[in-house]
Amino acid sequence: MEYDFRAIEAQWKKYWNDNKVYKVTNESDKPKCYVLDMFPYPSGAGLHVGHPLGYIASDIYARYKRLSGYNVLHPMGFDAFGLPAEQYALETGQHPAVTTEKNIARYREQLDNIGFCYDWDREVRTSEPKYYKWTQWIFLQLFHSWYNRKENKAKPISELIGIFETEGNINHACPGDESLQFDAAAWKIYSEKEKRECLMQYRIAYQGYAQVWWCEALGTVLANDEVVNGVSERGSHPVERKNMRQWFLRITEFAERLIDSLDKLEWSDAMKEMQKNWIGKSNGAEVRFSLTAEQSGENSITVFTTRPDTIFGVDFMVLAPEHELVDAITTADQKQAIDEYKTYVKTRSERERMSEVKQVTGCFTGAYAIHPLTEKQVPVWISEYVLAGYGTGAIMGVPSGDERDHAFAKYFGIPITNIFGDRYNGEEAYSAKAGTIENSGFLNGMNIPDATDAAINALVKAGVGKKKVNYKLRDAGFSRQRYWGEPFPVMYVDDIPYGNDEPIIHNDHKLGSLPVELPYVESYKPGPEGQGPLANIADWVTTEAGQRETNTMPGYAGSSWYFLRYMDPGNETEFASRKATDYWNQVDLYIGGTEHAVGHLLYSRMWTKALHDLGHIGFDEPFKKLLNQGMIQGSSRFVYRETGTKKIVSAGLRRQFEVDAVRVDVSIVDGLELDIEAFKKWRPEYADSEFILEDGKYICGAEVEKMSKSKYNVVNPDDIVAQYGADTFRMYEMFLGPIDVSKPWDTKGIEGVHRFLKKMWRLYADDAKGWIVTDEKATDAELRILHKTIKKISEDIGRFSFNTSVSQFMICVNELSALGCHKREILEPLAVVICPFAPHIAEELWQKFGNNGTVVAASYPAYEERYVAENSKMYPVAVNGKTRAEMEFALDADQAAIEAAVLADENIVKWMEGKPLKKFIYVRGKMINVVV
RNA sequence: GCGGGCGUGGUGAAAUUGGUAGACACGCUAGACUUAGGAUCUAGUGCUGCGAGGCUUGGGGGUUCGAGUCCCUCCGCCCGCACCA
Repeated sequence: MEYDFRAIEAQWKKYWNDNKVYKVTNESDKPKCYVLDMFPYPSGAGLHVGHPLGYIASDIYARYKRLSGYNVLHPMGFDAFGLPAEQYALETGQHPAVTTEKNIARYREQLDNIGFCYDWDREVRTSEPKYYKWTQWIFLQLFHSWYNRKENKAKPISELIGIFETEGNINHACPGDESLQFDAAAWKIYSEKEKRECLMQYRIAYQGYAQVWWCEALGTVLANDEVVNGVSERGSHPVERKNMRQWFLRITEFAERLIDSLDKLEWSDAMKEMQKNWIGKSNGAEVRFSLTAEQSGENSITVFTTRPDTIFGVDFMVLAPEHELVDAITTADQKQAIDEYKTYVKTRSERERMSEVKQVTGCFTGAYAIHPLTEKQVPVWISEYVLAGYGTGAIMGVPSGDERDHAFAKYFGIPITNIFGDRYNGEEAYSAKAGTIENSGFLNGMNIPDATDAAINALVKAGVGKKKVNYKLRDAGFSRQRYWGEPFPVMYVDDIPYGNDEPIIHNDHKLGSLPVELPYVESYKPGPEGQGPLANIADWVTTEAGQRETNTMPGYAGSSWYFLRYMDPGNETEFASRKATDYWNQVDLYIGGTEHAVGHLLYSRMWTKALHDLGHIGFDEPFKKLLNQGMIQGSSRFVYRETGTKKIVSAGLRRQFEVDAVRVDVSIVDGLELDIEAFKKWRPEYADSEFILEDGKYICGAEVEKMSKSKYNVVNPDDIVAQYGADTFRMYEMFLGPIDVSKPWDTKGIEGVHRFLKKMWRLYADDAKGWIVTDEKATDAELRILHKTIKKISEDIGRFSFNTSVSQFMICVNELSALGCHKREILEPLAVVICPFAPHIAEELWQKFGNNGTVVAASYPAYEERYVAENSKMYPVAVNGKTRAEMEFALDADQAAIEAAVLADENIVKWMEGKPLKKFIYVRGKMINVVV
């Protein structure tokens, strides 16, 4: 009876599927465990061996938890809306729904091939109306709410209207426009339009204006990554910034909480750090500088600074070239220079600004600002090093304390005020945050924290500044001028946007119900004026109630809450019942790649907080533990062609020729040996190649790089599964190394794991004799091996060290084979222990033991210390730290007895070379060291 | 530049709390069985030396009876952010 993995795996896959073995219920007495994978975008290329790495790890964890008595939710679905499908539709005319469906079917087939324990009855697809109905519903909840900074939570907008009616906005500063102030009387006489516009400035999902990349030639708006080197990626057409009305999510209101609650998450430090950097909190002050009377009128410049303590060191001001005040304050004789500089800045792509070496540029506006404390006049400049999108788009230049300001002042010959005494040497800014402030009026002699407080107090007292926390985080753009995404449940009446669930839309027209289905289109061409394709469908856009919103939602809309839908996927009246979300609660383990470090994870956290604040779910963080899997890199193969000839030279001989390295498909190379016949057929140009061999073989060169189609190094899991089986594939992926580290794929190495499974099979069955398991009593040695393995595997799974688990299985099988063990007492529990890793073979063996039902329902065997406990140990005995002998002692032996025995040992005596004993170190259970 | 991580045989790696460095595999070498081997099994395999032994975890230094592990310093690689005020 051979290990016929093909027959075994096919049989059990069918059994699991037919009997819905992995179906999970929301009703259980068992403790719950939620194990989640980041769901994939189903691309046309299918899965390669790198993709399932995390899925295998989570599957092992889920199966282990299930064997350990948990009710485990382990679902899978598809992030099915997205740009590539739409792009493909534009090129081929095939509807994205059709290609997406096809790609999902292929993904599903590939996933099933690997033997995952997903409950497919819970599958979600973000592009299906029954799913995006609830994405739209959540959008409406965000639209109908505002962020109450006093209570630090999202609240219904109706509450805010009540507040406005009694007290205006006096206690609730407007996040969209800090200068907006009105009282109850003013609110009451606002028109409907004015009221709605005001509320819009508070809503969590709101409309504002933002710049997008507009491409005239393509007639469409482009995503950031579709713009390369300042031109469109497709066709290299010129692009320009265009201001468009867009939807946003007011994630900045959540910034503080998004930082604070990172503390309670079990995420890697790197991941938490990335989130913190992205949010980019900095403490400082906002300071208002008025301008001299001549050219300014009422204008003033507000800056943000993290160093208010350096206020006396201000020698100039810099505005971003895009700053709205630039034109107003520029003097007549500087106007031409400023216009020229602004034109120059427009030609600078972001890429240029990033990659170019530091070079100081800028232009004087002719205007002067008045220092709020000293009344000194300082010149106002513009420069590209000040970014419009950060802080207030304006800075105060403190050359003695900031490197960039210093370079700027030096370059343009602006006199530098020293506020650091000897620590500023005139050559380099003193930017360290240590020592005292000098030459600064009332701040003289203060250390930095004290000076910061004193400066802010003085600015507040003078009415020109305040303490301020600034965030790098921007509100999230939530509009896309695209077809293949969720339509907004929004209509415009008199150009005022209303949610479809509001009475004005809902009452008379029955248009309020969700979902707003994505209409079928014949053409995916963009609409007029940079609008999306939906704008072309006039009779969809225009309804009895109003004009529909023609933007669609971005890719992250559906993925920001999908983990909630899995809990209650069939629910037609709610996004998920409170009962279901209370039961499953947070995701206990979330596995995915680091590419979603900020986007997806930040948005999901925000949506969870908002839904929590509004009372829809009982937790405010979605993912308790996050594990990032490393990438599996490709191992490319090269052949070497002598330049300009048809000679293909083997790697070992290539130095003797002048050669070009050419990538060759890894599927026609065995290890490093090229299949010459297959190579000749691979490309017609190689059919008549001449080969220069070494030892009769053609040896390829190798290099580790990213796995990708263009490098011919993609390995398809289907091929590996066909050749070695899913169990071998699963274990080999884990055996490659730690889950969170990137490592290259090596198809050759899989043989070792495959041999291991065959060797394990031979413990249970013999090729000739068939099933050979006996009921003999196990020996102590056999029980020790088993229990050591039980212990090691559960410890390893607990710390996600799956590679060492696979090693332990190999050690276990090697040792049992050496002992000739074929005993049920050992082998039946072993089949359960390996089930999370190799479920098919485990299932087959379990059934052959005569068990009814599936091994999935078995219990992970209990570890018993008594089988593993030893009462003596072979100690390494060192002299001066170098191991010189091994001696066995009882674990409870006392030091005196050991010392006597060791010092009497002739080998030890020899190494002591007659020197006197200085110290005798004995660490029980570890080692012995004799110091002379 | 800032932040995070990493560096161990020919290769993937192990060493969980400072306690025998290189487990477990791949590859390689030799052998057994075989019509055959890309099956299976046995032995060997960090470097060096005939040997006893010596050396060895990117380089240098330190703490310690003892360091891959802790500290300092330098070098190299990877990831993230980047004229961030």
